[in-house]
Amino acid sequence: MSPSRPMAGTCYPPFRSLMNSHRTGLPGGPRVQDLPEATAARLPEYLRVLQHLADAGHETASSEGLAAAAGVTSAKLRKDLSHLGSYGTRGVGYDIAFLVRQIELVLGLARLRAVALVGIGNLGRALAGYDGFTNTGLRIAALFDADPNRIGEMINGLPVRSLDDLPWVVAEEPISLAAITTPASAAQAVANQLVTAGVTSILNFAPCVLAVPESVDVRKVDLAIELQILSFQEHRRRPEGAR
Amino acid sequence: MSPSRPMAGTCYPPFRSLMNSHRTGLPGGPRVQDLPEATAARLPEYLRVLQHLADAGHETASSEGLAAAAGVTSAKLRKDLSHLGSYGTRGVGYDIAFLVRQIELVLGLARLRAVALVGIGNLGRALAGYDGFTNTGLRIAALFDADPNRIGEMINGLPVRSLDDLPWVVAEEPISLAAITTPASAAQAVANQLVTAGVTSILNFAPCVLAVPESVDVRKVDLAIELQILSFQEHRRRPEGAR
DNA sequence: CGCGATTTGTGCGCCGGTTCACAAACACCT
DNA sequence: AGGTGTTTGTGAACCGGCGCACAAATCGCG
Repeated sequence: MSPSRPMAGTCYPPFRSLMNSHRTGLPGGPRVQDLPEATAARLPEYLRVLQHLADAGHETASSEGLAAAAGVTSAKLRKDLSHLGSYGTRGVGYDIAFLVRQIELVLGLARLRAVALVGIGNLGRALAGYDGFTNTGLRIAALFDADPNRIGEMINGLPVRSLDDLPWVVAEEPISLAAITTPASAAQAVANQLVTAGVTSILNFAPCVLAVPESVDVRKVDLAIELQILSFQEHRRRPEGAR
Repeated sequence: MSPSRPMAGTCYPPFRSLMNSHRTGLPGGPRVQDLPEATAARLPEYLRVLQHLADAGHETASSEGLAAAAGVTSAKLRKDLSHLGSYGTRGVGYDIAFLVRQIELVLGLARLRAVALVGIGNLGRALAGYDGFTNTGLRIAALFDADPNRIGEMINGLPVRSLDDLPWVVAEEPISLAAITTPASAAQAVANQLVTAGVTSILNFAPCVLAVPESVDVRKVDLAIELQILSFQEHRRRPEGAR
């Protein structure tokens, strides 16, 4: 799923349920190890929907309702949730608060996770000030840039730091996630520095392919490419500007 | 130019054209209709790599080299390109300039495509000023916002317009693609307005699920969710904070 | 002109993911 | 307590995409 690397790695290791047998009615913990990739990618969306419903005062929700709100089919949602364990009551639905907790646990968001942001241009500033991180279990914890003129500037209560500070800041927080919002020309060098500093997961917004060690996970978000894909779909359905 | 290859441009190999030459407004062109989804999603990345190589003065490239640069396996790249037709010369590789032209054609980027941007907050500004759109066949053509205070403001040479102007601006350009960078609370209303104005493809940056007619295509980019997915992978590989 | 080196194009088996359809489980009502 | 209606959980078939491996095609060279 990560387009920037041949998805050869990350097969599911065969160490399965050590202590949790297949049907523990109560916590004991979901089996994170053998969760399908596609399911994991949808959990954050479910989480958001569930939190939204919780805020609205609901206590339970059916797979049908949840699926509609999350933009998937009910069967898919049920199978996804079933991978977490048999939470949910037949004839009734799912306990929202409980499910929220479970998904947060699986996603590793039980405790707030610190994120570093490298490259404080337009996009970096937008991300630093992005208000969509509330309730996501994530928090932008440090900003970095290579340009001396930007260093020291305060954005949203955080100072822009020199890249030289990266190692000790990463170690201190500690930080394991980072987002790269530099120009493409700088992205690979920044990635290298992040990796040596100990960051193990990178979200790359720069329009280029990053080379990283096998142990580091990279996801790529490319704004131009997303639009180009849309352009293709458009072109496919309406070959000439028929409208 | 590659020796012994017909000039790129209006000359198309007639091999498969008789099998299904339907629906492409262009004689013998690539069969856009039955192009696998996954392949189409990778074409923009290939396109970028190819343009990069072309700028560097290269004229041909092997599947091995291209694949490495694009972060995929060579077999996958070859199969992807084979869906466009049998361009490429065995024992030699692919003609870069020709391939660029073909992919642009398939993606519908032969002519510059106009994109509308709705919601001129931090993220919207970043996108409006984003320099990664050069050579993508896309151009931000109009900016819209609901806030009267922002209307008239110039960003990157473009004025911020009122949403009321949307219908005639969309019709005039014309515009079929739009990106939504409003808060989640406004996104659905904006989407509705876009659809009625005639926009048929939407890139949604707001953290919510949009409901649109069947005929409209929506892609979603959610910054928080991307990070949450990374968090999961991280959590899976390093269950307890190996921090 | 033929031979070896190189690289494309693709048939095939495999695998993860999606969908369908239904039995099992539970709540509620009488 | 038992019957009824609702909703979950999941087995099984299906589908699309991926990687392997190799034949086919082309080039360069002696």
